[in-house]
Amino acid sequence: MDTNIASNAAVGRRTVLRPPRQRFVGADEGGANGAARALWGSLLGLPVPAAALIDELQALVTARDLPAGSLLLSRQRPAHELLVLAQGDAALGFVQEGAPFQPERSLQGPDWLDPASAWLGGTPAQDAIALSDVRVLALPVAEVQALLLRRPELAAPLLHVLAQQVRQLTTVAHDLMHKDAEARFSDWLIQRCVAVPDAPEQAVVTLHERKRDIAAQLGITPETLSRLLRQLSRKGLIEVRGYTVSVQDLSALRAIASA
Amino acid sequence: MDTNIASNAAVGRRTVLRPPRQRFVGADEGGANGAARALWGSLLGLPVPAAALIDELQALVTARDLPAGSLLLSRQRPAHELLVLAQGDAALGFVQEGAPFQPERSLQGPDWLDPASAWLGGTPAQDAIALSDVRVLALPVAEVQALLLRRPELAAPLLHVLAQQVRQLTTVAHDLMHKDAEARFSDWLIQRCVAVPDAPEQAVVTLHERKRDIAAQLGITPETLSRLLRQLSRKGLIEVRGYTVSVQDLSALRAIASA
DNA sequence: CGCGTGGTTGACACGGATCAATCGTGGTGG
DNA sequence: CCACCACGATTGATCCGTGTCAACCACGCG
Repeated sequence: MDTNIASNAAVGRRTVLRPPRQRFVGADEGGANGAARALWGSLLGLPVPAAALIDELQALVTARDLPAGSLLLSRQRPAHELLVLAQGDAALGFVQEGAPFQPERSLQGPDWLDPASAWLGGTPAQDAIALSDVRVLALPVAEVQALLLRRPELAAPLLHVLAQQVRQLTTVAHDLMHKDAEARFSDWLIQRCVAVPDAPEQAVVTLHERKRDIAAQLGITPETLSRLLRQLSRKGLIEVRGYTVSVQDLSALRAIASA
Repeated sequence: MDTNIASNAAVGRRTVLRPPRQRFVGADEGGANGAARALWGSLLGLPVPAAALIDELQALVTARDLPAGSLLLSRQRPAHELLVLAQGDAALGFVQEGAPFQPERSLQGPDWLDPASAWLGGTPAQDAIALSDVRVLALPVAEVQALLLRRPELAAPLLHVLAQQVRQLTTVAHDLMHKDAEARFSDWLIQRCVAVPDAPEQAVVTLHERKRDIAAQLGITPETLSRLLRQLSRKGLIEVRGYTVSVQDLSALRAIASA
């Protein structure tokens, strides 16, 4: 075989690879309230809410630390609370009888975990499981609604969060209808590019998840993803070394993505 | 040829067909305030808002009557207002240079027209055109936000509307990834079934749009839709007469839809 | 050392897209 | 009133992108 894409093989000894398995979560909350403020700032977006408001939100929060693999959200169980993924990685998808777990979208770091379902009163449309050890914050909807009456300035950021979701899902649906797998994957790569200094056409992407989970997000099979990786690297657009993809020709990638 | 699916042919004389072209909008607003109340009730969902609140909303509204074909929403133009489609049909999609218009989702009757974009401050992610003559209500976001501060009880229904959008788009994306065209179309049919009295397994669906627009919503080509129609009617699940589809075996259709 | 897991590769099948031809309808102008 | 034309729908032939199935490799763990 020649230059094998298979990360595993290519690197040979001393694997520098990101392991496909769960990472560990270290404790870092010394108790700083500044951390909480930063968290909510990033969750609620632009109009950084007033400190007092954040404190009121914090008062409603129940924090839970859960091990990797935990079921965070279930279609069986009504969603009485807004959930925030404070730390760690999680995936939205479906747990089924026979199959292992069918991921459909994955989340990392501080982000909302299904900010929509709770407002609808019923059960969530998807299940969610923790990919790593996670810290989850729960806000009872009823209490948030009460808070909303006292602090109407909370409404705008919440609406903003949902609007972003809508926007995101709209483009996901659009792409699924009109773009082929290569274009969707190129798009996906571009989204998580980290720029390389002094090389505008290059960038690096580190895959944080198993490739099969990435494939699931893109709506393709792991086999197809593997072929895409090989295909793009044959064209010289990327170089693959295990769980690290270095983009060589960003603008060509962009051209494919918008095809 | 035998029993031709082609509505056009099948009916022969005296076409009872729904024309694929635009309908007309009759004036019916005598000025009754009850109408406005009903409109907002259906737009804002369950927690029927207080009358006073509706009046305040109404005060912000600018109503516009526009002819079929109007561009209601453009990616070029920033969304400063929340738009409501009070009457008529419209489609969300994309206007492009060469192509005519690429519909992606269609709306009827009283419904929100892109309730998300306005909250994001930028430009909408899609264009929208009027399929029939329409009446559009515009609410300046800035003013709604101000109203939101005075009347915090408005927040819950607005959040509810967006959450529903999220829910809907989530299942659209899911279906595009995991269901084939036949299942998606069966699903679509079931969604708009009108029950037939004394026949639990039957129902009627009237197509209000051109078949090619239905195909676009489903993410398939008109050719494929045509084949699906024929295919399902050969199986005896439906009967097609022009723009009227009568469902013969609802539960079988459901089985296909959830495949 | 053997086994389980995740990834890669090849052969093959199939669902839909694409291309092209035909038909029915409704509108238009002579 | 009829010939003509544009448009939408339908149908058939063919092509291409992906899924499926199966074999194999590489690594990590007990």
